[in-house]
This record gives sequence, C-alpha cells and structure tokens, in this order.
Amino acid sequence: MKIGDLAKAVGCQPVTIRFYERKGLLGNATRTESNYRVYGLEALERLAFIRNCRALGLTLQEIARLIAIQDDAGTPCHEVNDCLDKHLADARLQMQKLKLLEKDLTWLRNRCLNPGMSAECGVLSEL
Amino acid sequence: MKIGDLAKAVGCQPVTIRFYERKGLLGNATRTESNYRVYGLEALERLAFIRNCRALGLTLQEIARLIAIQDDAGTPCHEVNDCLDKHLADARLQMQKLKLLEKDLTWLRNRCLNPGMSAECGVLSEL
DNA sequence: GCTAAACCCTATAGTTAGTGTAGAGTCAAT
DNA sequence: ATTGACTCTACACTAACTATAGGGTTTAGC
Repeated sequence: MKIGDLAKAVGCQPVTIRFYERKGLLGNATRTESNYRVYGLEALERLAFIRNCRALGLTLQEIARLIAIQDDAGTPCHEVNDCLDKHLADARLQMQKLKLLEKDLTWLRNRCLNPGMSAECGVLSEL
Repeated sequence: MKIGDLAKAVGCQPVTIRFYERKGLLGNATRTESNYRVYGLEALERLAFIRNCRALGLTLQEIARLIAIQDDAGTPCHEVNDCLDKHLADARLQMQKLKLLEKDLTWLRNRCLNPGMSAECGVLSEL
C-alpha cells in the first residue's frame, strides 16, 4: 500500500501521514527502490487509532503516550482513563462556555433589528 | 497611560497589546522620549472592543473588518450581523459536535470498569 | 516508445493568537 | 548607587496541519 492508498483508506491527506511520521507517531515506513513509502495492515490500524483519537480531541502528545502504553503490555492502564476523563471534563466545560457564548451572541444580535449605517449600529456600540 | 496600565485595565498582557499593534489593529501609539508607548482613553476603548470581540470568538481578521466599518460611518452594517450570525451558527454546530463527543467519550470510558494492565485494556482495543 | 496525468519525494514557509526568551535601556525607591 | 519593576526590540516557539517550490516516478492511453 502506498501513502495515497493509506490516506484514502483512513480519510486523511498523504501530507498528514508524513507529518505524523515526522512527529514519531508512525515509525518509519519501509521504502521501495524509488524511495516511496510502503505500508501494511499494521500501519493502517495504527493510523486509524490515531485518527480516532484525534476525532475525540486528544492531542498528538497524548496519542503518542497511549501508543507507548499499548506497546508495553505491562503498563497499568489507569492513565488511559485519566486521559479520557480529562477530555470528557474539557468537553463539558467547553459546552458550558459555548452556551454562555450563544446567549451573548443572541443578545448582541438583537441589538440590531433594522440594519442601517454603521454610525448608528447598536451592535458596534455595544461592543 | 503606559502599556502595563492599559494591559491591567483590560485584562491582558503587554505583549498582547504590542502584538495587536503589529497586526494593525491598534494603530501606532504615541511615544515618550524614551520610546515608551503612551495610551489614552481612545486606545483603551478600542482595546476593550477587541477583547470583547475575542471573547465572542471573532478572529483578529474579522475584528479588523469591524473596526474599519466602525471608522467609516457610512458603511451599511449588515456585515456586522452576518459576522455575528456566522459565529452563532458556529457555536451551535460546535455544541452539537461536543454532545456527540461526550457520548463517545462516555461510552469509551465505560469499556474500562476495572482498570488493569494495558494488554487487556478495553479502551485501547476499542480505539 | 512517447507523452501527459497522477502520483511520490524533500524542504521550507505560513497559518492562529498569542507565549517565551534574550539582551538592553529606563524609571522609582531605598 | 543599586535594586527591582518596568519598558523596548527581535527572534523563536506552540498545535496540527496546509501550501508551495522544485524535483523524480509510475501508469494509462495512443
């Protein structure tokens, strides 16, 4: 499998895969004679893991840590749970903030009922 | 008012103010003989405007545009409303995503009821 | 066999909204 | 006079990519 196939299989760009490689998340792919990267199923699984984690908002640093835990079978896995709990808390906090933001934006938006010129713009004067 | 006073008055760092200046959002402050920036009330109001907009999630580019609209009294202000509407829609979309994320994270978190070793970690195997 | 499109490679710079660092000058108080 | 707190500039760094430049390779059609 070449980098483009892998990218398609997992739904990202080839550049992103090279980027992960440079960051040390994917190890070094074997190469063809013409220096093209070649991947197997293992790489696909690892990349899918990374993309799943990214979709959950984990940082690349956290993902690197999870991979290290995964590769060392004897590590206690509470760190995995801590990581998830942290992101769950983050997500909830973020939602609260967004609710407030929505309120503010709605309120502000209602300052402008009949749009006219900026000189008498109720929105701008509130900001 | 020196940069530190202004920063304190509006709740940000002096460096941030210099950053805004370099980005063209604040104009060039007048300087003392020893090259220190000096600010008046006008600068304070503009900076407060910027910080309020940032708190609402507007980008510096959008803020620059709003300032331009503000400075040109004859501009129709529907662009201001469009900007707000866009961010309101963004905020709502973001909340929906976070709700899904919360569901996923909670589900995943429940794969691990008795934390043990990473080899048999239900969370890692799901990712 | 040739050519063009589609792919691959590396390296570098840019994005957002700042933060951190280094090295140097200035001001107020002791 | 010297300490500490402030200010100045310029540069490098952050996260997670994206974009660009300039080149090499493979594949499909003719």
